[in-house]
Amino acid sequence: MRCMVSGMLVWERPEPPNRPVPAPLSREQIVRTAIRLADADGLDAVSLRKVATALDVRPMRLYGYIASKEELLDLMVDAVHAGIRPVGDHWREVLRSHAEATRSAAHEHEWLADLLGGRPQLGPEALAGGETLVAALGDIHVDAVMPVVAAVKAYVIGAVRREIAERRAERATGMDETQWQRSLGPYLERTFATGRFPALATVVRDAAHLDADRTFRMGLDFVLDGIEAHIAR
Amino acid sequence: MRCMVSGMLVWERPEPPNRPVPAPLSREQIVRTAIRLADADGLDAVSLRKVATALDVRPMRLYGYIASKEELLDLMVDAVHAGIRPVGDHWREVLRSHAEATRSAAHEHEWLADLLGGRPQLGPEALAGGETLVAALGDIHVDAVMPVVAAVKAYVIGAVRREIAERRAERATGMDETQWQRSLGPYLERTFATGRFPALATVVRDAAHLDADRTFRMGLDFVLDGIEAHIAR
DNA sequence: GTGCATCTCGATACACCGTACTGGTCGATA
DNA sequence: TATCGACCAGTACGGTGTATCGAGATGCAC
Repeated sequence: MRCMVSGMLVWERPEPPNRPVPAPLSREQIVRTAIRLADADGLDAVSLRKVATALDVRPMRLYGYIASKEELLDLMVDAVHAGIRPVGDHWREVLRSHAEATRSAAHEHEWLADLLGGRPQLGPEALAGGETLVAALGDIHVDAVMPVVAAVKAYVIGAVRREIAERRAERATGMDETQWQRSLGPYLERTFATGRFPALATVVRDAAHLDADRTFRMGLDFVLDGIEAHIAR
Repeated sequence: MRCMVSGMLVWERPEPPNRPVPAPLSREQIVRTAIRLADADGLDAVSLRKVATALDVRPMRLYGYIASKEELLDLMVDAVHAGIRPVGDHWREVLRSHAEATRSAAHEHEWLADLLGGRPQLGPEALAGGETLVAALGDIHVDAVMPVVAAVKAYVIGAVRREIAERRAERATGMDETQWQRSLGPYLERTFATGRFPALATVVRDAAHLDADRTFRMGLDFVLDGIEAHIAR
């Protein structure tokens, strides 16, 4: 009566398909796959099932390497941080380069905008980036270092989120800037036509429109100038 | 043969349960309910089913008022914007008050941090806030108004997200600051003990730790000071 | 007034999600 | 070799957003 599975005797049961070497797996492989999926189709395309399928593995297998989906997202973010290494000598150079590198990463991995600032970044790569940053801020009074770093990071997170959000909205309505203007334009046009937002309407219509690059750098300059003033004081 | 439903004759069919006046509904009611749920148990507690249940209505009924869940979230954010009205005379006052009001709103509705910056805010309340803001920036050159507003908003979004994220992390590990220190402390302690992040370790150990309020205001001052310098130039 | 076409609306159903549970398998130990 | 224990992963559960489509209501032509 032993050796029975679901009522079939050994004789009728097919051999286990020669035990295909259980696909070797690693956290790094899982994370890389998840990032690939997210890059291709956004964060919504990252589900444990899809990642598992892409790795030719059953979903529950992943729980040997991560405890929850949230952990996977944390790992993805930290993996991207590996590519964000500020460079430069002067504190201002370093902070600016960190900001630009973060923005570039978000351009390459738009899903990063959804995750940035969502959870504290304590992974090794993020900490390493922070180390580089802090190390380059030796000139600054020790009590001011964290607030300065926090301010720059906060600005970058918000600016990148806004930029990516706008980019997506453009893409969603039509595809290029022409379509965007045709689709959002009319809405704002109608809204402004109500006369309820005169100041806003004036600025939107009359002011020069900076592109995303210039807008980002201008805001960043505000922050850095403010920091510089504080340091000099 | 008329008046038949699923093969039952009139006699066997129970009367329709005296047609309870279909619960009156409105977008505002739906949004208010969703906000109540989110306030109580976070954004995850907001599902169309739960909102519908709370309103004693079937889920699909909601689609008469909104086209998708995303629209509901947009409406929630805009509803909160109704409470964010900057005040003051000088441009600096106004920007600061907008920043503080946004932060307060996020303290009252933590889920706001998850949504801020995630999509362009074009709802009437958000636009009204923008109008007030822009109107108060008359002193500033028209071409600089949008970049200035964008910079402040970007900083606020990032700072609030970081703050709420940290607050949640604290709450998740134990409950109060004591627990937090016991739980994260050891992790950072061990990590720093590796000697891989000397500068970071020094700053974290030696620097004065600002509370959330001071950190937020300090960063905000950087931004505003930078803007002031730009205007004066 | 009556029969029919039309429209509206919401219940049902689908495809998918994260992950708790637990049965089965396998390795180590006595 | 027999038994026990640990561990792995398949099954299954309770949930999600929303497409579909049939039933009921409504308005209209005669």
